[in-house]
Amino acid sequence: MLTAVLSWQEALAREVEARYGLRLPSDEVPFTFPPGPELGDAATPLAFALAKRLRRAPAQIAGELAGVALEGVREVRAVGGYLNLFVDRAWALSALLGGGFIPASRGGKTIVEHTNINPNKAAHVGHLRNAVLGDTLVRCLKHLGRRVEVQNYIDDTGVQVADVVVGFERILGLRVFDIRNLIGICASAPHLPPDLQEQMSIWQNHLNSLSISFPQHLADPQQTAALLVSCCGRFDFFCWELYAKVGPWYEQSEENKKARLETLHRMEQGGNETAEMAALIASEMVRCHLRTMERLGIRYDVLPHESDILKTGFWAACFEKLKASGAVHYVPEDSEEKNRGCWVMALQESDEFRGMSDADKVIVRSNGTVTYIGKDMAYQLWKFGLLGRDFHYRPFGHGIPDYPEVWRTDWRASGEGAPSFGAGERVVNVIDVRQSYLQKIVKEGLRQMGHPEEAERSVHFAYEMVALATRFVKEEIAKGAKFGLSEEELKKPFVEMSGRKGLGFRADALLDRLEDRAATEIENRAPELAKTEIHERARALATAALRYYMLKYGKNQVVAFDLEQALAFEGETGPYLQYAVVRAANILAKGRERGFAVPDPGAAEGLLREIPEALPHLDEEAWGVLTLFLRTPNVVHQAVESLDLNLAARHLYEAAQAFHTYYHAFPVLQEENAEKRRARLLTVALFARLLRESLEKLLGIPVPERM
RNA sequence: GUGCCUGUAGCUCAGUUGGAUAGAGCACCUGCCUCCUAAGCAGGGGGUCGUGGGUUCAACUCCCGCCAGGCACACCA
Repeated sequence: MLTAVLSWQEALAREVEARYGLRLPSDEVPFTFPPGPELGDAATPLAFALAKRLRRAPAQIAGELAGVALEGVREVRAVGGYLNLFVDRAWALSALLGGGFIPASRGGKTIVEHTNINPNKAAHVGHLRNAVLGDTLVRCLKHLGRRVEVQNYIDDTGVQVADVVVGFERILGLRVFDIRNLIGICASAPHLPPDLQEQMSIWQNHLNSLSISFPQHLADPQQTAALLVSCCGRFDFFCWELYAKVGPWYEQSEENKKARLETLHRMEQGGNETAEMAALIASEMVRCHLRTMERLGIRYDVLPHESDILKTGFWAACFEKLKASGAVHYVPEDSEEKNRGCWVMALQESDEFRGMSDADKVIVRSNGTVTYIGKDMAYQLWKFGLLGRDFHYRPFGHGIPDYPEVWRTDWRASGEGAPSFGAGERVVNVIDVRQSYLQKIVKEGLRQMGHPEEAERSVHFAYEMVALATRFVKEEIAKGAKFGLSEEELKKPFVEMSGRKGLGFRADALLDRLEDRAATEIENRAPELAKTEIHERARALATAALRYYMLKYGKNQVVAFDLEQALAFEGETGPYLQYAVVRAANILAKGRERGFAVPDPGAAEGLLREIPEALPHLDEEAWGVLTLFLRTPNVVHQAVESLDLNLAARHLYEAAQAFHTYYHAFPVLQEENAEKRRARLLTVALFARLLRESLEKLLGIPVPERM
């Protein structure tokens, strides 16, 4: 009722002015939704606000205002000072089905950046929260008619990639050729039997045929097979394990420590095997991440690569702007200041940074290299089309079946038919709250470079991190895992994840667990089902469980990841919402079997045609379910404005809950009165359509036919 | 030290322009599957909304103080 509420606010503001001579901005007419359907479909406590200014009782004012005529409202009732609005139901439903409550879109493109996983290890549950929040925001924005571009930033030049390169090159002694083989082996991973011994022998056979290419540590097929078994034959899992070994390896000697810098330098120089290896690892890792996110229905438009930001001259252009605007200044090498030899941004004059002990931020190091924050400013300028340059683009070449091509940036020349990206009107960066300080600096940079409007339209979508519930970590330790945690750390309620320590729950491992559990449940209910069908349904359940789990918490709440809670399918979970739709669909299917005239939830016209005849016979409780959907556009709008996406998730949960209750109290097919039955069938069909559509379009939760 | 965030039922959490009786899930107890799938429903126990002030017709919600916890404040990203 987004547009409807706007018109009601205006009408009420006019009414107040005409009746009392009070000028009231229409957006100050408060609107709420009543706790129960007997109190109407929408309500305003406007009379309370007027009571003081008019020096009269709210109930009296409400009684006078109740005579106002409002579009689509069949009755305005004054109750205890409130004005309760009862809508014309046919009008409301047809507006809802026809998208009539969504305001006309206003041009500009919103760029949403999310996921941004360092391409050196497998994605973990923390990355899932980021991606689910980002993707849900994208879906909600699109639902409201906004143009959206999804960017997934790839930092392919940083130390994190260098570390895993060190692992491959120095610890395992592999060359590019070997890594290509390893990737090949993983890609052609056989469908693994559950038995570990069998798995081992399969991997060993694989490796034997290739072992000549594994010169040192991996030459022992026994050891390598064991590692591959523990990694499920996944390249990103392999890197996860390897990355955790690099930290301790650096600690072993000064020489080892030097390997990191040497590797970084060789990567930056390019044109050598180390750089080639880094690029290979990064691109394969991105492929792994795309695959992981695809399991959840999360996709991207473009993958901007950090290496291209440098090679395309973005940074050089940004640096010029920074210098020209005076946003950065050089600290002479012979000065006494601590940042001597650096280009720094002064922040102490800005309100946002008041009270900081040292408000200067180094942008260019004394050795002439640019910091991450500098590159991020260049990237941000480009997103707003303020850099005067663009990337080139080519297909990423992910090779994932049934998945449209994703574009990646390039610094040389664009591929054929390459679209262009960037130049958005609004930018939302989905990054966890620990980066708030840096995001603030990026925003301040825009302002100081003379782009205050863009700075205002640059939004950091900050959310709290995902940590691991200590209870869960202790269980893992009991099973033999070693994370090097102190007693002190294990006394706290949660433990922060750390890729460096290998401490975290991998996204694909969680999805596997969810799918296994779902498959078991499905098989218990329908043992005759084909394996492929079971798998398909299990996948939908796993997606729902995970997406809802990541969405149900407020963004400022630390999610202490707990496997038991994440694996739940009962209560307030994704499958509960799916089940409501499946139930509704079942009633309709059974109804069709019994020869009743059943409206098709997929066909809006049919539903609309049914409305005038069936609506008068609707039970009030049925309307109580349907009226919740009238609020959806308002809830989504609010969720997007405040970036509290849990509002949307919980709203749909309430709708599902209302239907489950209705389902038990009102038999549909057993109802003997034909008119009532018809009205109930319509209720069920409308519900099935509205919840299915909302789950898929807003939350990215697919609904299986049966479960 | 400075800034941001959090504190609501045994546990995990909702409660959003201040408004109708402080809710949900889990756990626990009692019922409901010859009846449209029990991944469900109905009912029960369980609350000084961290704490002390203030503003207001009205405060979990806004303001100030205090207590407890988390995060951030690099020439790392």
